[in-house]
Amino acid sequence: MGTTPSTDTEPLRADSARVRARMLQAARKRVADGDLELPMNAVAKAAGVGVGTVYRHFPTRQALLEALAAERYTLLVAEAEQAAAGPDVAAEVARLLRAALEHQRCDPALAAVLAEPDAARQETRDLGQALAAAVDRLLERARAAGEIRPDITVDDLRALVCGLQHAVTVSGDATDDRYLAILLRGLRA
Amino acid sequence: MGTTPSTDTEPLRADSARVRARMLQAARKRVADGDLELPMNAVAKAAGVGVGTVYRHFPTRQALLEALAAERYTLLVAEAEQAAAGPDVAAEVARLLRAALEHQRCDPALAAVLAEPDAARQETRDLGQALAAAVDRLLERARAAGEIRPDITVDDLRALVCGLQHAVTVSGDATDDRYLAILLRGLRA
DNA sequence: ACCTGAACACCGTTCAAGT
DNA sequence: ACCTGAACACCGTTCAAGT
Repeated sequence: MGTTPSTDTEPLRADSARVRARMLQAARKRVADGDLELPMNAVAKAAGVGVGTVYRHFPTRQALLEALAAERYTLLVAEAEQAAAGPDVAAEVARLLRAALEHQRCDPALAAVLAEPDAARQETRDLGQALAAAVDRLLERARAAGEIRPDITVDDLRALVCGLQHAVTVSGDATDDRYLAILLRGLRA
Repeated sequence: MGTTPSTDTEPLRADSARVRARMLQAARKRVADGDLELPMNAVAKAAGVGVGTVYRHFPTRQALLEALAAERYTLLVAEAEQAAAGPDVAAEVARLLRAALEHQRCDPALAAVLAEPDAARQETRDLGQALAAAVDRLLERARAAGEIRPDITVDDLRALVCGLQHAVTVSGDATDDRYLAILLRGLRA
C-alpha cells in the first residue's frame, strides 16, 4: 500500500489532486442519483480519466465509498463527541441516534460504510475509532445513570442504528421519529 | 404475462418441470454458498440450460429470488396464522417475531423478498397478503389487550423485523435474542 | 511518478434459429 | 410450444505503453 495516494497523508501534487477531485465529484453525482454501485469504468468515463487512474486512487469500490463518506462521517464523530460531553445523558443519546440516522439518510455511502465492519482506508479506521471512543464515553455515563441496558456495547449501538436505518428504508413512509422512539424505549434499562 | 410458466398455476409439462427444478436447485446452491447475486448466465450454466430458458421461467432476478423464498415464506405465513389464533397475545407476538428472524437468517432470499415492497410474482403477492392478514389480526388483539403501541401497523412490523435482521447481520456476533428483546420492549404500549 | 486505454473475462438481456 | 446459444453492450480488473 506504499504507492497509493488514497490515504492522503501527503499533499498530493496539484494535477493529481485535481484529477482526484474530478473522480470524487463524478462518484458523488452517481450516489446522489441513487446509484450506490459505483462502476469503476463509468466513474472513470464520467470523470474523464482512464480506469487505471481510478484504481490507483481507490484500489477498491469500498475505498471509493469510504472516501465519499468521510466528510459526513467526520460530522458524525463531532456530534458524538459533543454528545459525550453534554449535560443530560438521556437527551444526548437520543440526539446522537437521531443525528446518526439523519446523516445516513443524507449520505447512503455513509450508511454502507457504517454497516461494513472492515474499513479499506486508514482514515476510515481512524474515524471509526474516534466514534467508538466518544460513544463509549457516552454509554459509560448512560449506564452509570441507569438510563440504558447495561449490556449494550458500542458495536451493538452501531448495529442497531444501521438496522433502524434499514427499517426506515424498507418502510416507504419516512417515519424515522417513530422508529427511533421505539429503539430508545427498547434500550432503556 | 400470459406466456410465462413462472406462476405455476398450470401443472407444467414434465420436461419443463424438470428443467425448472434444475434451475431452482442451481440457484439455491448459489444462495446457500452466500451469493445473493444470482447471475442469470451462471445459473443457466450451472443448471445446464440456455440463458433464455432461465429468463422464460423467471423474467427477473427478483422473480427467481421469490421462487426460492416461497417455501420458507409459506412456513412463515403458517406461523403467523397460528400466532393470530394463539392464547397469550404477548407471547404470540414474541414467538412470531422470533420466527420471522429465524426464517430470514436461514434463507437470505426470504430476507431480500420481505424487504422488497413490490413483488414480481403473483404467488408472492398472495403470500404477502395472507401474512398481512394474519399479522393484522394479531396486532388487533395486541392493541385491544394494551400490549403494543396502538400506532404500529403491519407494514411497520415488516420494516422493523427487516431492520432487526439487518442489525443482527451487521453485528458479527449472532445476538438475535438481545436485539429481539430490545424491539419487543420498544413496541410495548 | 502518474496517467491512458486496450485487452480479457464475465454478466445482463434479446432474439433468430432450432426441436 | 419450448429450448438453445450467439450476439451485443457493459463492467471488473490488469498491465504494457505513453508523458
